[in-house]
Amino acid sequence: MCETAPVPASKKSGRLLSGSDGRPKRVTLKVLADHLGLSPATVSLVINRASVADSIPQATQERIFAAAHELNYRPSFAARWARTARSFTIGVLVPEVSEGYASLVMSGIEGYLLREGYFYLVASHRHRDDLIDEYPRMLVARSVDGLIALDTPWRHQLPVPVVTVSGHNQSNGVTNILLDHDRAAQLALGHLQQLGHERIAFIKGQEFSSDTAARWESIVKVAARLGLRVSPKLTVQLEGDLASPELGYRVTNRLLERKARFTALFAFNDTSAIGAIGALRHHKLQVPQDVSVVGFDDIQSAAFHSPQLTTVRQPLKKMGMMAAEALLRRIARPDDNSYPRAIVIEPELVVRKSTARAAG
Amino acid sequence: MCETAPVPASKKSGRLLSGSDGRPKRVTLKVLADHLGLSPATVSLVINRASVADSIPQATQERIFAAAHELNYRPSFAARWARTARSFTIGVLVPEVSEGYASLVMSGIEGYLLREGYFYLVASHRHRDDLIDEYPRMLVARSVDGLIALDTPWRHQLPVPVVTVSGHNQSNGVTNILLDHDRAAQLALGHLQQLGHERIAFIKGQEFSSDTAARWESIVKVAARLGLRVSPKLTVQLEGDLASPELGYRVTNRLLERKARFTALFAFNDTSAIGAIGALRHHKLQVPQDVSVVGFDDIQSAAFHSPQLTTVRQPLKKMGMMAAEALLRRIARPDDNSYPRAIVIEPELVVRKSTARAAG
DNA sequence: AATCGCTAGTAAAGTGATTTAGTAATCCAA
DNA sequence: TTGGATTACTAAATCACTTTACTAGCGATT
Repeated sequence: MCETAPVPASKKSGRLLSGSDGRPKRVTLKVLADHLGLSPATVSLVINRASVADSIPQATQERIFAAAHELNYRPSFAARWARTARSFTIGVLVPEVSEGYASLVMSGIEGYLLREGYFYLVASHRHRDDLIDEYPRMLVARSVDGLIALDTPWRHQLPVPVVTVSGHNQSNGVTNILLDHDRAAQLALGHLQQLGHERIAFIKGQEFSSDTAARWESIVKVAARLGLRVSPKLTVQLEGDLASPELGYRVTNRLLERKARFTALFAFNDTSAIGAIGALRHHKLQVPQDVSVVGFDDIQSAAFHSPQLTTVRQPLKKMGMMAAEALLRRIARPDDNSYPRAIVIEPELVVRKSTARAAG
Repeated sequence: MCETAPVPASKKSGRLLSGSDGRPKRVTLKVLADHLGLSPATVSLVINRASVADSIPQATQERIFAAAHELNYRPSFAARWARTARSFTIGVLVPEVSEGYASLVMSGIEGYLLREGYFYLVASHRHRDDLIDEYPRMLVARSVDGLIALDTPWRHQLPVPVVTVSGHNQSNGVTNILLDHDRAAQLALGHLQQLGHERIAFIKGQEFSSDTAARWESIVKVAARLGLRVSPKLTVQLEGDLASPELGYRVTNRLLERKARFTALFAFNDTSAIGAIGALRHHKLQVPQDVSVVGFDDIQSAAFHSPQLTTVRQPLKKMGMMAAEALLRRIARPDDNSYPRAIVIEPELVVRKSTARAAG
């Protein structure tokens, strides 16, 4: 018989079981305090390493930490927020959780956040105006400490710090992370000009994409400086909010139907560049022999497309990281009004196989 | 002069301003109740449409809703959780966010969740064992109502419902969403056999990927049934946790160095298939004339790669949706133990241009 | 002996909700 | 006229924690 056999430690203390159903019951601060014969206040102070707890002897502190560990005590974030209004959670607003742009930036955001003990909530608005209005409010209602918005027009005033990536706006209280579009245009157009291209076609971004206008202005400006023509006949614009090469395919077909000749194409992003190459090929045009194509972003598939895509690299992961860093810095000093309004990032030209010397 | 111009409505009533600093002050239940001359209890009951509130006259209810709207009242989630232990938030654990696979499933999860008023926290473990252990606990500490894990081995017992996608495990309390791998193997191998292929090479998934084992077993089983040889000399395995075609490129090079002849290649996923095509091309082998290649997943780039990729489609978005649906159903009935342990999804063969009749 | 300062804590008030139990007022039927 | 039911609410407890203010006890100093 085993009547005196000790109850296994794991059953006795690894978890407190609620009387009947055997489901694990939360170990709360009170439970822990009772277990220790101390008050919840003392335990809370020690666990949060409050300076008031300096006077509590090492021995007791160790006893508390040991018990917390033994009972597997996890403070309830919800309860903590109720008092402190700090949730260690931020909101991330994206157009959509796609393969390319958004997920790379998110990956950068995440890397930084998790290291700092933050988590993030995601919401994607699919360019719907009502959702762009509603989600930030809902996220604030969930007491996020701050917000990062990707490629989203911003017209809100929120009671928390906001960082936008490629936001292009002058709202109050917003830090903008953006690419140096002049430099980007210079890199791409300079490269094409060096290869002898003079008739260059352009795919503009969708109207709703917040980068579209700035990028286009830079292109027009830089083209003028370089003495290159930007012809409306050689310009098309993406339409539709699908994040698929299909969009680039469609507009390039439309471009080709116009019968205007061009030897190079500068696309709004890699995804549309890939679609464009499909359309060119469909019209029996070889890339890069007949037409050189330059993409934008440098998403993963760019390097492995065939031909490998020459593209203007946006350091998307880094931009995500910097967004997270800027946001946390602002959260840490809510009353410091000297935060940067804009952080500009340098693009980089990645020359691969989709561009070549202009024919004839 | 505009001295008498009315204050815009949004400034007057959209927000209560705290006396001095002008920053918006939260509208709490108490503020709202004071404004209405009612008790917080009444307002809370009406707003939550509790059945106790049936006795409260329509007129009052409307007055409450009108005021809530006018003052832009948003209940504090944090405070609500302290009482109810329901956060309307779930956790999503992924290997990494930047990948085609994860972002498609997440997109499906999100579509369903947001419609139901849930948000989700994301954490990516990058296959690190310590993080696979730690993140679920941290998410639970943040009082998520449930957890979805993608492509992650699961060994936990959590106090909340868990749904895994491609998890392959028998843990208690877990609902598995998984693909019918037998059918997938049948589709791919049947297709290749019909095209006259007999010597087929295989790229297995990484050791850590939870789909690897199940998929391989199915391939071996189905190949036997079809009378196809699965030769170790024609089998390679992905290594490294990079989600890039690079991995497929490397192992295919190694495969080609072995000098064993094959006319078709079945890759573990589209990403590695794209890398494999790069390697084949590098060895002057044409796809599909010399070697047919079949991918897996049908990520977006599959359709726009050149040649367009023949692949076994996993309906990833749908799998994400079903995961979310299954999870919310379990959250709604925490004591119902009859939830499904597994939900099997049918794959689909998408024939494009990377497969062709075997060369003589 | 009175005061001071230190130690090792604790009591209690918040945080913004939810929820149960209760109550005052009115109405209706026996 | 009394009792019960209904109506329209409210008081107060509760959730799990944080944080400020306070105290009891004790040795040391003046």
